[in-house]
Amino acid sequence: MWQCQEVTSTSIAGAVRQGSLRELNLAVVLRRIAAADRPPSRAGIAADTGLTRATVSAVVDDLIAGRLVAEAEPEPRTGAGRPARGLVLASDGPAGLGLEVNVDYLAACVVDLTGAVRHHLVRRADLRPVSPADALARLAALAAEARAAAVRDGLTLAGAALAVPGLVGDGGLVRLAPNLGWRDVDVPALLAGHPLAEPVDGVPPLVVDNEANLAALGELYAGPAGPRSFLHVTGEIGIGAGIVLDGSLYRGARGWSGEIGHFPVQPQGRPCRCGGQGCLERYAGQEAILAAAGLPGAELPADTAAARLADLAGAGDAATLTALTDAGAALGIAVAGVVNLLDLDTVVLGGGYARLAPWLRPPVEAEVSQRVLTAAWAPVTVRPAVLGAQSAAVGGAGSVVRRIVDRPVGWLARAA
Amino acid sequence: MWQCQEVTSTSIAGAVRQGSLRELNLAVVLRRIAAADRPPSRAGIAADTGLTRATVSAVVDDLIAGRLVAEAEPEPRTGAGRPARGLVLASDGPAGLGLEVNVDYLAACVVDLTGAVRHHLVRRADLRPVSPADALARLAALAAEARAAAVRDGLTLAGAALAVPGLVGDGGLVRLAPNLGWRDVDVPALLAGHPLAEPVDGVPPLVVDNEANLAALGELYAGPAGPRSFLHVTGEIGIGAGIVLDGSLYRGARGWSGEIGHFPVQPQGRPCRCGGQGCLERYAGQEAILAAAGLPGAELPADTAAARLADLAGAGDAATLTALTDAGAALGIAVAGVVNLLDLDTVVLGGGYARLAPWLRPPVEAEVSQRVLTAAWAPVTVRPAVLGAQSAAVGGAGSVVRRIVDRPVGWLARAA
DNA sequence: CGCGATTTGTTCAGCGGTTGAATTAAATGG
DNA sequence: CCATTTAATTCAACCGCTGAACAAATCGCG
Repeated sequence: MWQCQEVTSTSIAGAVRQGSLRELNLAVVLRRIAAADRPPSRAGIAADTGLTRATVSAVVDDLIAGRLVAEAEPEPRTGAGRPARGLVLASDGPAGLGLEVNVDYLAACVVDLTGAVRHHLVRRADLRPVSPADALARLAALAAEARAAAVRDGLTLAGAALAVPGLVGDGGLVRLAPNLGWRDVDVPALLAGHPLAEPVDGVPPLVVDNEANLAALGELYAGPAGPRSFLHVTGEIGIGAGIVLDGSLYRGARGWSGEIGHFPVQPQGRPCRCGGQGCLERYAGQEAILAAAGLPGAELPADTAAARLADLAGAGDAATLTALTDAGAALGIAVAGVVNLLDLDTVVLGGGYARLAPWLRPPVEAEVSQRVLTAAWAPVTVRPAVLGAQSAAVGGAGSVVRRIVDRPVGWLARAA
Repeated sequence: MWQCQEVTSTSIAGAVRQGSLRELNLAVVLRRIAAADRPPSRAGIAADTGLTRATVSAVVDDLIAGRLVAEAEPEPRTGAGRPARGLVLASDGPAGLGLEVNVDYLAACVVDLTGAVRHHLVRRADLRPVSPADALARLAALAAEARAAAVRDGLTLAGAALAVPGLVGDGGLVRLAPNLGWRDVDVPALLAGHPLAEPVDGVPPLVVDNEANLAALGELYAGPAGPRSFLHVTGEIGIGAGIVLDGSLYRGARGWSGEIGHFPVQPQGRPCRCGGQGCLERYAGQEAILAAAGLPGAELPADTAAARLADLAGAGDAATLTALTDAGAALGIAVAGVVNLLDLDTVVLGGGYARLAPWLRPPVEAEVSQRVLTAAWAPVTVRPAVLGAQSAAVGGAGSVVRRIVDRPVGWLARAA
């Protein structure tokens, strides 16, 4: 007994024309190679997918010609027969550029097709007093540096993604980034003239997205392949969440999903700047934690705050430990509500929370196990982000190369 | 609900074979016909999809031969040229059977391909004292009755979906339906021998799903076509939610999404049977509303309770009005949290709430507009379910025919 | 009423891409 | 060294889309 409720996303999109066949199979084979944990052979892919070996060979030829796939060393033998030639994603083909503007740093990183972070540049600076135009100019300089490094490696940048801590609208317009002090900042316009903003074949090379979204994607790509569902909570001054459902990021009806910072953890509690009361942000946001720990946190940049709290907690400071436990409990209430609603099996603590996970995790887990209905027979994992606090830039770069893996024909057409 | 690996793998890893081309285009054309508001012509479909008129004609021939599509009367012409022959979904082909077991009634309905409810049978009875085996036997009798009525109409039942108010696990196992008093009820086993449980071509004719999920699907199918995202809240003794994201139901990592009843609206509030505190159910569940209204509601069946409350509220009973306002406020807190998280533009009040919507809506909207960050520039609609309280059975039947529209090859292969 | 214009739907040769079997390649084992 | 086994390629066949030509049906205009 089984059921198939949903539709394949490919067929929703539109008609399947003659040429779509090869287009789709290029993606199928490339995804297979990307998802495999060991370099698969053509024959293995054929057996797995149901395609014939002839077709797989033809498709792989195209992929190799387009520098998306390379042949690896033959695997250690297992039995008789001609040895398979392993296929791996090319590490000298297209790469993605990930950028991030945050309160206290700029970052740029280069990720190749295999998902390896080839370069990672960070410039620490307090960007709150800096104008958006100025901040973006500095970012462009950093991006140029990263691009040069990529080119030296023989890589071709296929696009870039910029993470910002705020709400992003259509066309790369940053509607509101409260902690940066940005409002209605038109990123492409401010970058005009820079290569980042010059369309290639009509495809804009830069996409702007919410930091929490890209960080969640980073965790998705860093983990095992396959559809997974999890919540990635980014704890900074505000609290954002990236929601990955069945292996893809859920952005919401208008692209503004993930506003977990205003989850009501204490409905008649402290008033919040959003107009509501008792929002999570007022209990587990950075300012709230610093205040509870007795730290004059007003001037601490975001990342430093987490480091400072971690140091104090590690040293056994009672006020800090209490503050973190309370924050974790508030976070746990919100997380439990989300898990009940979405039936997730994993919650990732990212951003500043990644560093504070040792102290936040127990209270979060306590609330979850108490409040989540199905927790008894379906455990929920709470863990820190594997990419740590800087996963947004990596995730952004990953999203660029992921797009190529998902639709290689776009890259092949450009390369030809 | 259990996982559907077949479909996710079709879009993620499924190879596109030679025959898949026709398979996919059958679905594309059929969906186009289903989604159109006026009977489209072959030429129109070709223009819309990008397929050739020749291809569309060939595909349509297959669909007509399989009794999925019929030719309608030519539309009144407006210009020159040969008049188009309009295509509509067949109303005498396959149909879906929707079943529901609830606390105080059994229901069965037949929905044809066009989405029309052709038959709808309801048997009111308090099923709490009845054993699961007995209840399912009565349901099977009702199903047989509905099937006979469908056959008299020349319809062929292509499958059935059963809605239950509880958590459903793999293989149609009802793990827990608290208000029915069911625990680990193996529905297919108890229906053994009945035609409902006999597989046809290896496809089980019956799927079991959560009531709230199917009700949400009913609302999805009843509304305009196209991807939409909304939350469908079913208010009974417990409170469930069906989550539709981008036009498809989200079931969660294990199929247990939608447990909004235990959303913490008052974290230090009333203890709940789930072990948590201050859960929504304790403030906006039927029992809580009845108690607040001063009604000895213990013996009232679910549907009657909503009717009773609506009558009292309509008559201006002060205690009832206060109870509904308070319940609406609690519900609004939860809904606001969900909308913040998922960025939904619509919230549907279903189940018992559908009838109480006139009184629940204002407080819900008040909380939403106060607590939802983006409410200012992106309004959230709160409205009652168009299908009313019985949308689960209709939604279940709709899901059966929808599956055929989404993958017509399955039906065509069986019909041939 | 007749004829061209116009749009719909069908027919048919052509072709891209998959298919399946045969063939070649490369290694193991007796 | 040769049979066996597995991997990858080659090639004729075939399926289903494509594009253009053709037939069908109606309107507009004289």
